[in-house]
Amino acid sequence: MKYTEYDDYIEVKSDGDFDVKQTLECGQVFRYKVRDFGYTVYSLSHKADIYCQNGTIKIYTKDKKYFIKYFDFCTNYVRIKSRLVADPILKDAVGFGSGIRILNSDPLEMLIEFIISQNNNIPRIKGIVEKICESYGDDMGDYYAFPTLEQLKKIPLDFFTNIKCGYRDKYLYETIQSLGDGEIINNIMNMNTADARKELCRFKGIGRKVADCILLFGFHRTDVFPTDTWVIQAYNKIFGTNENNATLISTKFVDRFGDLSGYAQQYLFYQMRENS
DNA sequence: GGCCAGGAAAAAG
DNA sequence: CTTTTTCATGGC
Repeated sequence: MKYTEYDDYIEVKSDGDFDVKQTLECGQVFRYKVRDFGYTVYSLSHKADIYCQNGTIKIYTKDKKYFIKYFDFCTNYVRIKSRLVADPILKDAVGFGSGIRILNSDPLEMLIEFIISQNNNIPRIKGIVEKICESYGDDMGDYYAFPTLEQLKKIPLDFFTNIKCGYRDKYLYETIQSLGDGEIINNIMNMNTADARKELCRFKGIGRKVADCILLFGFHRTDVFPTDTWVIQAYNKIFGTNENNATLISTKFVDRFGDLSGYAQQYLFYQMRENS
């Protein structure tokens, strides 16, 4: 794909390696809206309106640099896909989700949102995140930013209870209060993936699966394979097994795909979900 | 009414 | 150490 920066938008010509619907609706982001012209996506305090019409994509935003990084335009997905498509168990999935890109979302935002995601459904997750932004994020005019760490730390437990977070209310409150001044997240950036996962799992409400989602989507670690119910289904379908140990399945997939695990996971996950 | 939703914590075996 | 149960909430 190639992109050109204009005054107030970025024009993208995809080589089949950027599909906005696939990228936003494959479960890696919760703050976006479907529009008649395409999509609006929010990340931290930034916003982009994405116009999609027959192959050409225009991204209108005040933060072009931010979204060029956000949409991972500097990574060559044609090369990644050519390596993954050679694996017979991924051939169909790569073809099906060939326009998926893994976003560079903010680590703190992902940490909060994926705690909310556990045993929950996407419409509810989106609603809860929106309420948090409306009440504690900066007013950006026609939308609200995701709260900063300072703002998050001011949220009382009652708020999470009242917006119907369910039993996750305590996880959110306790984890936010234990985040310090952000030095923990900065330290995680410099750790190897195994240590980073251990550190994330020390927070209340973060287990292996949520940690791997945060690592992949927030820290862009592609040597993880988040394994949820959909991935378990995909695994058993591929190998004709009846395995239900998520950790075992995750480990096997990482052994198979190595540094491309995160990409492989997104292709498999998206295909499994869309075709069920 | 039971089941499920991108699971994790706590209890039990 | 491994397996099972519990945990809010809402949509179906």
